[in-house]
Amino acid sequence: MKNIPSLDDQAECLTRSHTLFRHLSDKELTGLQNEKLTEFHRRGTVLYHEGSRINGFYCIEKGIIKVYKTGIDGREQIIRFARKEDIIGFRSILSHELACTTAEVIEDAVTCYISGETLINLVKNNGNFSIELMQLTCRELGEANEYITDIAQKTVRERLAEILIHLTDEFGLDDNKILRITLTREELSNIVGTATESVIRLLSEFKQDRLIELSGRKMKILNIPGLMKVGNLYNYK
Amino acid sequence: MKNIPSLDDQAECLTRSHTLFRHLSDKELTGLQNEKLTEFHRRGTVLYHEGSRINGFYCIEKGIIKVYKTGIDGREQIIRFARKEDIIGFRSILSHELACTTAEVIEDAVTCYISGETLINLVKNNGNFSIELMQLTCRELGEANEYITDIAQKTVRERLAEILIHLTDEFGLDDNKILRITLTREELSNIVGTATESVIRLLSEFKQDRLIELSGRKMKILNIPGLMKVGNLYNYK
DNA sequence: CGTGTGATTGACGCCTGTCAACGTCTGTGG
DNA sequence: CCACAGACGTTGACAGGCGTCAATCACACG
Repeated sequence: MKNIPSLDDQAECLTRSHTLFRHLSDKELTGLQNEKLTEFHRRGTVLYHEGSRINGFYCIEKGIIKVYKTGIDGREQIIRFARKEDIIGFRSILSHELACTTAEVIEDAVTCYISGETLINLVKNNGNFSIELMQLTCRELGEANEYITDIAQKTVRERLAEILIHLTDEFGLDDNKILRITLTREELSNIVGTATESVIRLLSEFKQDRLIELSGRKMKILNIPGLMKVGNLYNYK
Repeated sequence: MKNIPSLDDQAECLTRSHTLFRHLSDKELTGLQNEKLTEFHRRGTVLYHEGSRINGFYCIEKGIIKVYKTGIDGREQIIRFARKEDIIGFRSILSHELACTTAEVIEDAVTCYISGETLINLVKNNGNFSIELMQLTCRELGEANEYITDIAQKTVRERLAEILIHLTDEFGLDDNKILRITLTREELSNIVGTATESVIRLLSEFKQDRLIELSGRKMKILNIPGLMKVGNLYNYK
């Protein structure tokens, strides 16, 4: 959790190559560079808890963060994952609300932290930055609406197939077609919104149907069009 | 659909009493007043369709609009309702995407239309407006996340009870405790994400349990705490 | 080697979606 | 004024998807 000096220099996230920051002036950019607090977080670390006050936002430099809400009986509902170049925590700052989600590291991560005050100043003073951030937020909102529709209308089987496709898109496959994100069965069930046992049963059905291959938590994606068919994703991308 | 001059003068939505516009300068405000196109829309009118390009946004002056996505088999999923002072359509403008929802009038409405260009100029040039709009968007995003969790984790029965509570909060009850929004059974099912028949059955169970009373589409809310209990809404408001 | 977490499998039953039939109400046209 | 169509609401029957509970296995770690 402590600030490691050498990390600050390596961190590349707050530069113009990042869409969000491309319209910043030199001054604004160096301001961010000087202010930023680069941290390394091990798997399992919680960046912030649902219900807590957040005073800044995180830009992910490396690793994977899962963002979830806690629902009935403490059951977690994963809302999204954040990875390189994604930013998290800004929502609560801008809406002046407490954090509505918990952010937990699931793959060792490096993040840059910037204060909320700085963010608000940027929004107020740099119109183009404002537009970029607004775009980001609006896209997220569009995705959330999409997700609502899917979850409300699709069966668990369809949703699971869809999630596998989304994960493939977002994190990609390695040379052996193995998904570049590792999730427990329980985490998968907390994305889909179902019981762990159901995920296990459906995954082995997918395996029987030669759509995927399993070896522990490693998942090999064999047949993307097949999965899309199961997930009812006809006009996707 | 045509512009009725007298309406323009009555319309009050683009004023400083509206939170979103409270930081506008006199000049910006009169600009909006001059530009705005006030329209009356009868029930059933569609303001814009999913997948179409939107060139401006609507501020609702009066009436109710349902905002929905079209999912599997053309089944509609209602995302939210917009009423007095709500604005719709700005998301697509800011994210430079096609409309991801359809907006349909379900109670005769009066709206003010403002071009997207004007909106973007305001965001770019007025930092405080920018912040207000960002807050709005971020709140919506927070609500969407909430909704995702509910829909993924709750049973249809719980969700229906919850929706009734939400509708009560948003639209209120008249002197006879009758909900101030009228929906068909099918529309209710399209919010909850279930079959029409299920809604009908659950509603009559709620009626038997003295939680509500029904007479056609009019719904009397008898026992709010009871509904909250059914909907698992312990720490709500 | 004991302990704990995660994965798997089976049994069981309820919630909920689907299909079908029928009732109700409203508006339209002859 | 009546017949009819069409949209909406209601009820019943039925099957199956999926959640829950319980037992067992696999694996990592101190």
